[in-house]
Parts: sequence; structure tokens; C-alpha cells
Amino acid sequence: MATASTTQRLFQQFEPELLKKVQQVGLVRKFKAEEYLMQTGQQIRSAVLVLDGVIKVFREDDEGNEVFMYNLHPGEACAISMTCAARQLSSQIMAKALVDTEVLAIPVELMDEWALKYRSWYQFVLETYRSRFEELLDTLDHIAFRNLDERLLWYLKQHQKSLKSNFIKTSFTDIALELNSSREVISRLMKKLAEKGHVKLHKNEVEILNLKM
Amino acid sequence: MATASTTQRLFQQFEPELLKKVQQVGLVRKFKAEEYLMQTGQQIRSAVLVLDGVIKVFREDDEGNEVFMYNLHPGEACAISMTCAARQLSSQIMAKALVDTEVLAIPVELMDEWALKYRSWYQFVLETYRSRFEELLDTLDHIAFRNLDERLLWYLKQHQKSLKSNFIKTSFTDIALELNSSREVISRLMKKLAEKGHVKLHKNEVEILNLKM
DNA sequence: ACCCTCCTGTGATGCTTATCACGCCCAAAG
DNA sequence: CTTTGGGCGTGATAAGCATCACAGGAGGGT
Repeated sequence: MATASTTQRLFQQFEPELLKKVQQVGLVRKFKAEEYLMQTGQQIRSAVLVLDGVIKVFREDDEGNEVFMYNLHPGEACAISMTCAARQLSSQIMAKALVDTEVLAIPVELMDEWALKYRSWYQFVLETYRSRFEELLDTLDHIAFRNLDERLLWYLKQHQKSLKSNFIKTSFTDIALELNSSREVISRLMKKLAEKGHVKLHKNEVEILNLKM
Repeated sequence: MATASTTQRLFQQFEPELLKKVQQVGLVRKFKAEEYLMQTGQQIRSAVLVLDGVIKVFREDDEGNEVFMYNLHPGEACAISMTCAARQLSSQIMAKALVDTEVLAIPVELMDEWALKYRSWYQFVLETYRSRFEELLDTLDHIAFRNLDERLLWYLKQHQKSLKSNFIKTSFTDIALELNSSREVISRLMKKLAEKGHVKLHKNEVEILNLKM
């Protein structure tokens, strides 16, 4: 199957035996762009490894405000899914496919078993945590210290990197939602960025020209 | 020794054999109030379990701004120390004792060994991550969505809980630093809180009367 | 063609918070 | 006693952003 070579490429650090098991028991699940992989309060029964695509992980509060946490890419895993799965807790987060996405779901029971058996799995879990933690701290820094114009730039850079594209097909309204701002403000800031030659604005789409400042 | 009963009480979930090892190899280190346990860029060579006291974990950027992350209490462990130790990385965070504090340092080599050997240790590491992650998310929520007055209340509640005391001996200047605000603003907000009967202001000290709102 | 909806641009206004500029009190040091 | 420095209170001012109000354009459906 196609998954075998993909997993092998993405998870080279796994011991051969572990890799084989991952391929055997991992359940491939596909999601369309914009589809939700996980929603607040949902029970988690498996750890999620990303095979292809991009997953946006974020939080939403009672009033519909959202906090962006980080994006997940192929070869990465969702830290939340790991702990919550391990402890049978419901998640407090949302995960949404930004493009068509493919993940590998590992049943929770095996997580524990593997951790005790395969050093590379344990290391992988730890590394997953470490990276997500770092990313979350980075997000925290930006929200705490940066003004909206810098955060907007950061948003654009993130999407450019995650989607490997200079075209972002998102409405200002959605960008505003993600940055906890308002459409009008984003509109004005985008205009400034366009004037400075960093972006070019199209209908329903932002083209990134040059974000070096 | 005194540590034996303390560790037993705090880490009941550990298997007896693991508990014994923890007591054998754990190095007890004491810190005075206000002392730093860890500073940005410092190499980490052991995981830290808190035995007594309170540790404030936070970040500091180039310009001296700080972001509060969470407080650690007896029975808890520093997630950062765990991953960084495991991967021999330097920390990007600061940790400071809020009161006289006692910790148990576990050499990094044993972390890996125990993870493969003791289910309860692996569970403990996972749980540590999960809790710190949750706390970090909580902090993120507050910074992203709450106004300064609510964040000040949150700050007071945290200290009340962590220090188990209704008296906070901290200058407004320091509180402002922690909340990324300015002394004047804290002064005005405190006055409001005092007028509403939530706190009573003393020289160099805030007395918490009632934070229920 | 027409309507309807979604996306965008722009001015006006006000809230929250940062910053500046003082002056006051108190305590420790000279 | 006087000086000095740290903590505090308070007004004035301004930056950053949210919100409201309104208008125009583009596209899809009927």
C-alpha cells in the first residue's frame, strides 16, 4: 500500500519492528479541507500522526473566540491526542484540516504498550511534546508582546510555510477571527502591507510577495 | 531521612520499587525564596520534582518582558526540564522560587531508563505534560481574551492558591512586570478592587479579602 | 436582469491601556 | 536632621484597537 513508503519516509527514526507495527495497526483516515478532525469536548480514542496535509490546532471559548495554537505537518503528531488518549480524557481543543489531509490513528492501548517497549516511540512522544510546547510558547510570546501588525505578518509567514504557497485563500473576516481582531482592522493593516509591497491583494485571496522586513 | 516520607506522600502513584529508586538517586536541592532555579540558556541535566514550596516558571524576552507560564507545587514536575534534559537542550525559560523551596533532581540518564521500565513513571511524565499544557493554555486564554482587570484578579487568585495565604507581599511594580503592564495602571486597578471590597491595600502588601465576583 | 449574500474599504467614535509628568510618603543611610 | 531612593497616587495625553455605520463590488441563484 501507499502508506508503507510514506510512513517509512516520515518516521525514519522508528525501529523497524515498530515501523511495521505502525503500518499494521495504524488506521488511515482522510479529511477534506476545512473538515474538523476533533472538536471541543470530543472523546479521544487514538493518537494522531499526520501523513499528509496541514492541521490547524486551536482553542475556542464560550463566546466563539478562538486561539490559534499551532499547525501540524506530515511526520508530526498531536500532543493533545496523545495525553488525552492515554488518560481517556476529552479534549479541550479543536483540530481542522487546512487542506486535504491524511492521518494515521493509533489506538490508545498500543501507545502505552509501545512506550514501554520501543525506545524510539517513547522518544517520539517526548519530542512531540517538546515541539508543541515550544510552538505554544512562541504563540504566547506573540500574543503577549506583539502588536497586531506584527502578528498579522506572523500569520502570513506561518501560512506560507505550512501551505508551501504564496497564495492564501482566506477572507479578512476569517483572519480577523484567528487573530482575535476585527475585519476592519485587518483590512486597514493589509492595505498598509500592500502599500509597502509585502503583499498583493486579490479578491478572496492574499498573495505574499515578500515578507522580509 | 525526612525526604522518604515526603516522597512517599507526594508520589503515591509510583510503584514501590520506583519510589525506592527515586529516594535513592534523587538529589535534594534547596532554594531560598526569590532564588532562580533555572535561567534562559542554561543547560539542563536533570528532571525536577517539587517536594516543597512554589516555583514560578516563566519566559523572558530580549527586552526584559516576561510571560508567566505557571506555578509548580509539591508533587508536580517541570515538563520543560524533562524534555530538555532528555534531549540535552538548553532551556528557554526561567524558574524562580517564590518561597523557600525544596526539589528532587533526577539525573537525565535515569529518565529514559525508567520510562521503559516503570509504567507509573511513564504515566507520571505524560501527566506532567498534560497538566503543564493545560495550564499554559489557560494562561494563553487569559492573555488573549481578558482585560487587565480580570487578569489582575486571576493573578491574585493564583497567588492566593499557590502560597496558601491572603497576603501578597509584592510591589505594584513587580505585579505590573508580571502582567506586562505598568505600575500606574495596576495602582488604579487595585484602587478599584479595594473600593469594591475585594482587597485591602497595605504598605508593600496586598491583603485579599474576597475574590468571588 | 434582479436580488441576495459575502467580501471589502473607510470614516467616526470611544474604550483600554501605555506613557509622561508630577508630587507625596516613608525608611534607610549619611 | 537631611538626603536619597523606592513605592505609591493621580492627572493629562496619546497609541492601538474595537465597534458602528454605511457604501460599493463581485458572484451565484432564480
